[in-house]
Amino acid sequence: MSERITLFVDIILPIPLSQEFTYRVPFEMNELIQEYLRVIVPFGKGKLYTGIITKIHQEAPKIYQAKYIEHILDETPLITKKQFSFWKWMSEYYMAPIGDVMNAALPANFKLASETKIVIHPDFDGEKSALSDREYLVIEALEIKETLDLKEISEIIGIKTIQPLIKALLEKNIVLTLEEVSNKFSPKTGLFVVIHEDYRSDSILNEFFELLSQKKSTQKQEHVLLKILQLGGFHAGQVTPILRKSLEDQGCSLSAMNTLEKQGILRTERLEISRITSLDKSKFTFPILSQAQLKALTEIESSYQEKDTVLLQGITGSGKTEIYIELIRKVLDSGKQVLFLVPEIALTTQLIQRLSAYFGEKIGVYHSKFNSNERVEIWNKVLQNDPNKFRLVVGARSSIFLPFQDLGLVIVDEEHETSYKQHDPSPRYNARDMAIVLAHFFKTKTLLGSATPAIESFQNAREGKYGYVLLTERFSQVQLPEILCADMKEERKQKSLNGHFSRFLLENITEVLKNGDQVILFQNRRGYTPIWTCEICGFSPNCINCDTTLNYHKHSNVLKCHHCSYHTSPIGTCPACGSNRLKMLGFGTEKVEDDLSLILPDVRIGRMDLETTRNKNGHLELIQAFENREIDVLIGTQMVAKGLDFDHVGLVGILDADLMLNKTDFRAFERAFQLMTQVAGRSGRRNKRGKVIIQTGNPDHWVIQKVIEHDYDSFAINEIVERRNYHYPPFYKIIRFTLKHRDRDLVEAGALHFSKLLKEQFHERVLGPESPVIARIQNYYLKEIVLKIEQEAPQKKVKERLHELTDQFFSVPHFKPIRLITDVDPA
DNA sequence: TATAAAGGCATC
DNA sequence: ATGCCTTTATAC
Ligand SMILES: [Zn+2]
Ligand SMILES: [Zn+2]
Repeated sequence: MSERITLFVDIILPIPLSQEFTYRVPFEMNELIQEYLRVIVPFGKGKLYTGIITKIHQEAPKIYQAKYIEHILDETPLITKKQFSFWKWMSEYYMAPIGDVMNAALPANFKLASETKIVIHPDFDGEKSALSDREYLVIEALEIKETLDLKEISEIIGIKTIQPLIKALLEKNIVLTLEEVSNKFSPKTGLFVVIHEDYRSDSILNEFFELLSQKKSTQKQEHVLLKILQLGGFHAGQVTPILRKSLEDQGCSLSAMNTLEKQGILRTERLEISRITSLDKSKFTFPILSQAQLKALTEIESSYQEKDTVLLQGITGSGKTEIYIELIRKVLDSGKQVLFLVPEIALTTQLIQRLSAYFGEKIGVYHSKFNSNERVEIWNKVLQNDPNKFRLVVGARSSIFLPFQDLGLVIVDEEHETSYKQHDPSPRYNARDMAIVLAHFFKTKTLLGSATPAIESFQNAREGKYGYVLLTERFSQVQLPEILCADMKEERKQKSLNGHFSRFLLENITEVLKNGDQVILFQNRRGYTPIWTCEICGFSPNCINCDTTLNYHKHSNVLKCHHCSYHTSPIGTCPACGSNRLKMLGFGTEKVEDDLSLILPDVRIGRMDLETTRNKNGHLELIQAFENREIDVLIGTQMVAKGLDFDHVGLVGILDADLMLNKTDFRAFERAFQLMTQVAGRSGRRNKRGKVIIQTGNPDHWVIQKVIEHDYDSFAINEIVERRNYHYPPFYKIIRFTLKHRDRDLVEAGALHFSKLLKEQFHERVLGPESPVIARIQNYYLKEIVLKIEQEAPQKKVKERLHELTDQFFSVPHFKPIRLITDVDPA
């Protein structure tokens, strides 16, 4: 044993604090301690947290006494050094506490602690007579609920400091912390069938097949063996176990399998099922690239000689995916890992199925909605750099946090999607931008793909910061759709409107349906949620906690606020004018569905929006019903535009383009162009040109014209000029501060003072303070201040200065209770 | 005067 | 974040 050194560790905790905390290492842990291990530490009064060790040293803190580490959770580091540097980079860039980054990065299962779960020890004999009253209560409760966290236990027992009590139970081996159990999480297992070792040679198998084919009664057994060989392959004595269930699904009889096992030809064993079901390996052949795709691929690869990031622009159906697949294949072959970022919504679509057909076991899907065990499984496999599994991770935003060891390529599909930006909890990061940063950490390349690139990316490409590759031809020879406008102003004059439908659109719907094709109708969600309103005076009830109008939910017949939990039943009498004539007003997807079913009663209508896709399979079921042509008209929100490819859509209708063209913020036109183009792209089939009808009161609007002309470039260049003139991204970086407090006057005063401080430093780059569109949410008043910084300004210095200024601001005692939310590169 | 809600503060 | 201790509001 070496001499007794006293070690200390610096630890980050998953709480919104930017500092690290120093703990003392008990001597017996000296040998086990390592950087980037997880530990359980006491924090505050009687709380336990999971932290991550970032530094081991021997400097005892001078001004306080360090507490001891309670427990070490890992034997090997849970995150990599690179990952930690990435976290720190991100924390600085987005001005978010490192604890917030840790929180966003780790799957929930990795940070159980304060809410440490307790279970009854499997070896407990059930003898309760020796227990104290309190201990007895804990065990009783655990027998009912199986797992309880410390907080729940404290509520049940009715005392706050339950630490000693739990400790005693732990020492007596009566209970167990769930970490100890769940850390060795149990993967799903299943019965697998495999050819017995003795029969794994061509000659023996052939002999046996001959034997089987001689008798009719053994036909089923022959079928089983053939299926096993077909599904599992048979190369040089190597066999793959096949899930018995899937054999049964494929028509293999259980009794035949049992007979074969009795004869010693097969063996059944329980193995771990990878949660990512790999598909049919029959589609093993990789796609053959078209001339245009090959050219694009070559261009991408040669761009990578000089540039780290390449923007691949290709319209819907131009076959970007095949190019991705080819690039992925090459990188996987070289033994490196690949990260493929897709917008959240695309994860439920055909894309995943296609990719799994090519990459089978090597693909892992990472998604914040997966259960924590599955995420933990992928995390571990990626961390171990397992040569066979999860070499390619397809994931939403949060997959940038995986512990890659040897990343060889990052692809960001639909890079313009605003859902890459995380708004709500800090860190407010943009996964597309962070993907590029991550690639830099690995000195590797990023590919951004889009039909309608973000203006920022396009400009970066124009300036030569990114490589640029354009894929023009439509892969499947499908023509671009014909886009027409329904002039709503004109039709209103002509009195030919039927509710929100123009005659032009209705006529076209009828015609398309008559030809046996399908229709998609798109309605923007924002601004179209129904409200409850008085017909006489226009009054509609507001939320008591927020400056918003309540939304009417027809299904449940309640008025709900979208910003808090407030809800009431619809009132019958108008409090403003006393009339009883209150009704629903709005033209959300639900109303569109109702109205259309009245106009076209024989048409089968489906609706795809948040409500109808809330349950797990709603989304998929709708997609399938539409694919199987059980639905003629699909009405939907943004969802119908993203990542779906349908084969029989003859017409797409955009019900209200004008709402999108309200210039509420500097990105409004960009979003409108992207959305309209994307929706339009759903129209068209293999052999026939699709049609798109945009309902608008302003058919001459330049953005609509660019959509009609399919002219992204000219749209983008127009927009870029605007951005330059008005100091917006990509020429200026935006940092938005939101001040928040219950006291309206205090926020006002605070915002004024903070903006004054900012202006002393940044002068005319500071805008505001202004009230946001919704000035009060959940009884908190809001004020916004916007800072526009030249792109080429030293980011780090700016952030440092901002930290100084916020410190200065909060040094005014009066302003201390104000919440300050900092959003770097807001969407 | 008792009790509850709200604000302030440190956490290693 | 979150518990704790203080101040402050408010019910009795
Ligand atoms: Zn509200
Ligand atoms: Zn009224």
